[in-house]
Amino acid sequence: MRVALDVPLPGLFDYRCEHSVAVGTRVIVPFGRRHMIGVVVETPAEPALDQASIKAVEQVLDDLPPLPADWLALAGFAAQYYQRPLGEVMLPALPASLRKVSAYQGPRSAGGPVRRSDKRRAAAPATVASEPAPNLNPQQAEAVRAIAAIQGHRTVLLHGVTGSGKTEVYLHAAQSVLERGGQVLFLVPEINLTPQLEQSLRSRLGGPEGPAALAVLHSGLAEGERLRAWLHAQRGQAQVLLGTRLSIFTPLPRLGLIIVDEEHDASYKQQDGLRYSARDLAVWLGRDRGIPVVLGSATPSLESWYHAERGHYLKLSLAQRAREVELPKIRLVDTRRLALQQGFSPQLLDALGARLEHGEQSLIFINRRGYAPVLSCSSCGWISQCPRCSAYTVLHRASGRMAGHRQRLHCHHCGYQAPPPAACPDCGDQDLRPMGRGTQRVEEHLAEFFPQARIARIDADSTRRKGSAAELFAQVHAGQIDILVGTQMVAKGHDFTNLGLVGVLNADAMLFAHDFRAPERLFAQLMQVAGRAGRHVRGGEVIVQTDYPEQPVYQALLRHNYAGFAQYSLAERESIGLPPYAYQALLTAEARELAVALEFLGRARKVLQDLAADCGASLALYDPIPLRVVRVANIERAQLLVESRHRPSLQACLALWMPRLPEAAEGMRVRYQLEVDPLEI
DNA sequence: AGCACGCCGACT
DNA sequence: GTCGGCGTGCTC
Repeated sequence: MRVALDVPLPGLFDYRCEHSVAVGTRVIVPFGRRHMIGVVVETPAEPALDQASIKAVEQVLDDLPPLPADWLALAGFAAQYYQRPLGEVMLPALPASLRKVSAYQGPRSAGGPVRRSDKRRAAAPATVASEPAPNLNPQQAEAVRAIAAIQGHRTVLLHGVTGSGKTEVYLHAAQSVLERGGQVLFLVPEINLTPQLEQSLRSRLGGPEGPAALAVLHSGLAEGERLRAWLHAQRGQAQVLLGTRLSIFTPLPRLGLIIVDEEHDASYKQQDGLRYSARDLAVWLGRDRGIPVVLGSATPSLESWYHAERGHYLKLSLAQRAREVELPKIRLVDTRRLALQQGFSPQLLDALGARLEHGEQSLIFINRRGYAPVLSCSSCGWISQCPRCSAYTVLHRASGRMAGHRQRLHCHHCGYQAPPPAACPDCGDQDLRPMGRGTQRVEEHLAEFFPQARIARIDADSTRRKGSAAELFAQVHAGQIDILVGTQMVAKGHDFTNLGLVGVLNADAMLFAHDFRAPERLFAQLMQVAGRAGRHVRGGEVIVQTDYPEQPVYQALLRHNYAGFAQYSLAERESIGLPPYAYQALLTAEARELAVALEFLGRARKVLQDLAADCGASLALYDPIPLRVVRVANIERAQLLVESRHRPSLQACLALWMPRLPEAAEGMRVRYQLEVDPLEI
């Protein structure tokens, strides 16, 4: 039999076994000096290897029924598409206790916890108050009808502005699948940000026999909880599986609908190991299972918008806000000729003052944590730098009650920390100054401008302690905070009922990121953060400070015009041949010295060039280039971008290329990884 | 990736 | 004398 194992080696491994074993069965096999759990994926009559080097299976695991064929097909597709060994897809997709020999405790272990949890779960629904379903507006009703009318597979792009009631459409679509006995897979970017959604699913879905059984799956769960949810779903007991990207790999025997909320969100892309996009796999899975897939967003990815415009996806729009509150008014403040006070325009300060007077809350959004992005010498221009990375260190004010105003330099790339020097290491001058502003410094300035205001800061630093994010958000919701300062953490999900004003500082920094998706991400992020304003308060307002108000992204934002922005951006992408008009793959190399990484990529490029010529595929191969932050923790990195207008050609070439990379790395101390459909280049 | 083997420096 | 540094080689 041929077994998939979680090792970074291409291909499968042959083993002997006395009795016949079904494909999809887990087995314990000897591998080198180790014992590993693998998945049987083929049972060919003849092994591909000579008999002598084949070992026997040690144990056939029968604690679970074999993994189903459709699950194996999804894993197989992902392995092929993302160019990784099958075992590296299949095994990490299973809960640890199902893939680790050390955790395996015999056939009863997997059965026990679920029965216990069923008892607990059976009692839970009584405590959940049933919410009445609000009436659908005509657009919502039309969307629900259109989704219900789908026979077999169709991907739907549900484009709905913030507050237009996409969730209501999801709930109706899910309910009708549940009534036919199907299961629903509901993907969200981050589970912690959607307690309200979980609450709605629990209280609203179900029938006369009671609420629908809901399983929740995300990486923050303890192993036992994760196993329980996975088994619940795999046995068909859970009717709804709500989870983050990893949930896409859960077997769901009666899957009838997949919903991907906030489909544009980068969290759907795994950034290490198997670099899959759960959204893209959801579309593939929907097609494979012959069921509808609903992608929802206020700011769809340009890829999804493109497919919808071309008619590949069914486009459904929710243009009006469900509740009778108008969209927030967006103002661009041109900061080029303004005298700013500590980075604040007079317009923003006035607006903050006015909201304070009215007892309304405000949010200052700045996507930069810490006190100041750099510490600099005022006489010679020295700038604080990480000794291990090609990056500046960020000045932080130490946290904790006893820390006072002590400051430290932090590297955001490698975690290096050091106290700031007393004098400039280059010229000895003692006048070292923080340059620029991060959330901590903004918080400090706001306290000076508005001494009477209650100010809170929410960023990765202030929420490091487990549960502190929830605490801070609870204070905001309880009205104990007047001004909230935060990074993108505050942009997602939260429905602030008394928030009237959003101020955006330093938005331009996101435009300068020289990634071609920067404007798209900026637009999505600003729309999202703008959506926090005036959800319940009348006269909601957003003030964006910028040096480039004429930029198309800001002009589109001003008019809440996603469609216009998408049309403009797609035309631009088409004219220069970027995704979605081209398909990309990125080979990244790491070595002690940049020259080694570049040399490897140069050789790899040559190999690919020859391969493409041989099979007549037209690929665009760029020159290997150092990453923008070339050195991180003393490792230097470079990348090679490969592009094609024709996805199958790219796929075919990558499959031929991968096995030839070891020869390109011959004699070099270099590590490399390939990313298909990279989000950042 | 693990986990071996293997061949050179500083310790009881 | 050996404890241990990490180079390199293999795993059905």
